[in-house]
Amino acid sequence: MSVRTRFAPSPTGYLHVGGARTALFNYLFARKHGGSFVLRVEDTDEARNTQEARDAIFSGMKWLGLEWDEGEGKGGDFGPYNQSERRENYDRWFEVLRAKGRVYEDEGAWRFRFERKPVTMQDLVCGEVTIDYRDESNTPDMVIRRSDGSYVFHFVNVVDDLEMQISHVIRGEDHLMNTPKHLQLFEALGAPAPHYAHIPLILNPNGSKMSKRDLGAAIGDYPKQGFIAEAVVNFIALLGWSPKSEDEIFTLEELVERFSLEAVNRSPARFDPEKCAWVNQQHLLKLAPDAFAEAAKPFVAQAGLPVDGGYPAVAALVREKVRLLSEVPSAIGFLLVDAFDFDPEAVEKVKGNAAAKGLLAALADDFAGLSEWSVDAAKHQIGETAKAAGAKAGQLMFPVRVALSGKSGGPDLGDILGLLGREKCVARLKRFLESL
RNA sequence: GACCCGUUCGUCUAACGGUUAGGACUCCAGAUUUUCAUUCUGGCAAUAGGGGUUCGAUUCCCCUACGGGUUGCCA
Repeated sequence: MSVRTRFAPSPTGYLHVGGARTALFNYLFARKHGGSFVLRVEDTDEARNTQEARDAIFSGMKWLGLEWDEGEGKGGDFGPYNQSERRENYDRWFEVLRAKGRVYEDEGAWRFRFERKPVTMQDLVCGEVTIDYRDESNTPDMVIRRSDGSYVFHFVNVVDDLEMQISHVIRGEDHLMNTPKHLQLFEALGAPAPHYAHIPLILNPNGSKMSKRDLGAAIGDYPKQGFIAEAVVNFIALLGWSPKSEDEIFTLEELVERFSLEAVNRSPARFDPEKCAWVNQQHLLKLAPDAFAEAAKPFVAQAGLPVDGGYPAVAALVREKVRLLSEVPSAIGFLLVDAFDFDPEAVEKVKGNAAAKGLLAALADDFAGLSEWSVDAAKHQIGETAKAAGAKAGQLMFPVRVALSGKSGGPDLGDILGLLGREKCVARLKRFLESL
């Protein structure tokens, strides 16, 4: 029996980080075992479905690189892949239940009659779990067909998993208590049930349930915030799953190779934006300079900075210095245009150095008087100017950095001197001195 | 309330029943970088509490506490 997994979101909101991780684990498991990954849209709640939400799901999954084998835009032998188009399947299986006497009408709706017995499931993550259906107050017969003739989630979900020959259902732990219901349905339908694996939920940093509006909740926000897809995939994989080694940075392919349901945790994990940013930095470090410049381009352009000509080389200077692509514009803006802001904190640090002003003034003159301008000559001059005043080069380098860039961090000072050239360096040193 | 799942540094996590309880993020301190970042070294920091079982429990069992989930003609 071949492995077939599915991600079955309902298009009623944005693609959520929890949903993305569910999709990821289904994807990893299918790829790992050479199986198929199905994308099925559970759009049975007409009142809440939106096209916008459908698009967010598709674009979010594509951005993450979670390519599906069957479903929207791919076709497949088990379609249609929208539940709204599968009505006849549900009617047909509903008749099976009716013929078996397993449903009864209740105020126009139809309820499924549970067998009153303990139901045990073998969950691939949670282990053996038993729910006692002899306790009717806790497990009332469930409505599977509404009075308006439409079918509810439990029923359509089971019918589709059955018809689509899904072998493994990997879903959030919020579905754990639903599983015995689904098991009963499979049994009544006379079909074998798939294997189930319930993965722990993702919580906010403070431990509360992560919902739509929370920080980091919507996958669509990640690219805007400067994250790259491989980093997000890497980070959410680490939430509730362990590679069982001390490695942490993985590509999607490496995750496929290493993934196993046995290594999935049972306890919920909190989302840590700090570590997510660090993982992003690690993936940024793996990018080639040109690829990094290209990835950061939209952010730089959006900041109103020129991205033609020398931009790629300038961007590459800060590849090792940012955690998020969104930090690039402020890191290199001073190299692309002459107008830039000064970081008050950095300026204060310079002001706190009593000797800085005199050193900078001397350096401006010495730069201007240099017979020949080059990066090496300029760097050498910084040392000479400092030495002449009885200071170390290090004491002067920070003030120079602030004078030229407006802040304490950024590209290598030598790179800055070279790119700016003598004229701009002198002008900026003087302008900075006047502002002190 | 009832039912179900869970509980190792602040966070993510590792540890055939035998480890000085390991790693990572954050933070702090050093080294390297004549600057910034990277990198490296070191430091702070955990088995929720109580009972068992065992020669020995983070690990197995029970109770309590706490957290989460479910309890819909939502999915």
